[in-house]
Amino acid sequence: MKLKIVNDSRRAAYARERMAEFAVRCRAAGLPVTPQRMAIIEALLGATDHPRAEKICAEVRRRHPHVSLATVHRTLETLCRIGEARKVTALHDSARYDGNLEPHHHVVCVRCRRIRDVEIAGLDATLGGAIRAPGFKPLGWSLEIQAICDDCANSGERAGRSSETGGVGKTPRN
Amino acid sequence: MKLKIVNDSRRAAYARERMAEFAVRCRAAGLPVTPQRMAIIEALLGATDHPRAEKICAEVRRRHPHVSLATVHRTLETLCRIGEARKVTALHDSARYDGNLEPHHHVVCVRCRRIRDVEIAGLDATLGGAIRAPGFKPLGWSLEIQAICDDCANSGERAGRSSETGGVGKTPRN
DNA sequence: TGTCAGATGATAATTATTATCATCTGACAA
DNA sequence: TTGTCAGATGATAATAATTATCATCTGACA
Repeated sequence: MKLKIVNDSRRAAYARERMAEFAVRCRAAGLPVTPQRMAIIEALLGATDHPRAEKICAEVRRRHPHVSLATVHRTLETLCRIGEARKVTALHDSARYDGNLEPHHHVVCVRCRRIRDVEIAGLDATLGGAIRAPGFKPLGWSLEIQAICDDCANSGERAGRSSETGGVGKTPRN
Repeated sequence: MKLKIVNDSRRAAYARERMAEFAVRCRAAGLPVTPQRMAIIEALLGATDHPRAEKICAEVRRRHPHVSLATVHRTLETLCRIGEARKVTALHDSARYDGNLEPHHHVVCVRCRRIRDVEIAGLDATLGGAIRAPGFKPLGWSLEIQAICDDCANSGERAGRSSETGGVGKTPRN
């Protein structure tokens, strides 16, 4: 198992390719193609630093000074919903704490946001031997498995959203 | 590689064991042992659902109705700092977006919170074959590698905190 | 060109978390 | 047991990120 930092030049080609057909995919998803939307996806694809909404908004405003931060938030969530972007951060919008200090990982239900501990025998040993990230000194790692729990699979009749792993939607307050 | 949901009865024994020496470890870390602190760690160890501060506060208030939510927030962060708890959620307190839809994972610097994409050849194939989580239908997974980047390792002279992987501290606004 | 679902901008509201500050209390020494 | 004090606590204000509201605007398609 070999670890490799994704390089920037390949990323630029990828961004160009994604932009080329973006408008088509928007219309296919039933979404109007607006200048704001184009500017936001362009800013996102042009960044390799996993920016937050405010950063993207600042970038977009260099050409479209009138764009609202609320629009950027809404549009980024929309992009996640149609599978044109991903949220790097977790499925929860408030901090969750764990008293279990033994090595373990997490399964998260993308619908009810429930979290369960899991152990994956062999994984930590495998990763421990494999992770050599140039430019970084690794300290640890954590694996999050996105899933649908049985309760939600059974009770959840409401039509599944196109990209539930995108991390769209609010955390239930439990 | 075998995946196993961590079961609750073993967890109860683990909690008892952790409670037994908690006060001693607090004093060893130079922290006074207060009833609030005891109640908060007890509530955390008694929960298997990775609760957020408000949930723990509600639990604690059943016995100590006067406890402030601010204290719970502060204490949970303290527990992470001395290595008695972990934050399940990511190192960032605002949503980060990624335009890269190709399968990849992330290295995060625990000091400057920079995120880089990494590819780990073989990992996804390995996991894809291994993940069978009873009670869940897996949809995907993501690996976050906590690390220190070279920039921070060199420039960062300030004494390292005892548990930097605990996710304590604020996200720089960049 | 007209229609309209959906998008946008401005702004208020909400939510989680942290800061402030006066007061209190474990821990330790006398 | 008591005195001292660093650090903890509770109450509350402040901050920050995100979402809701709503009047207006505009792509898309007929």
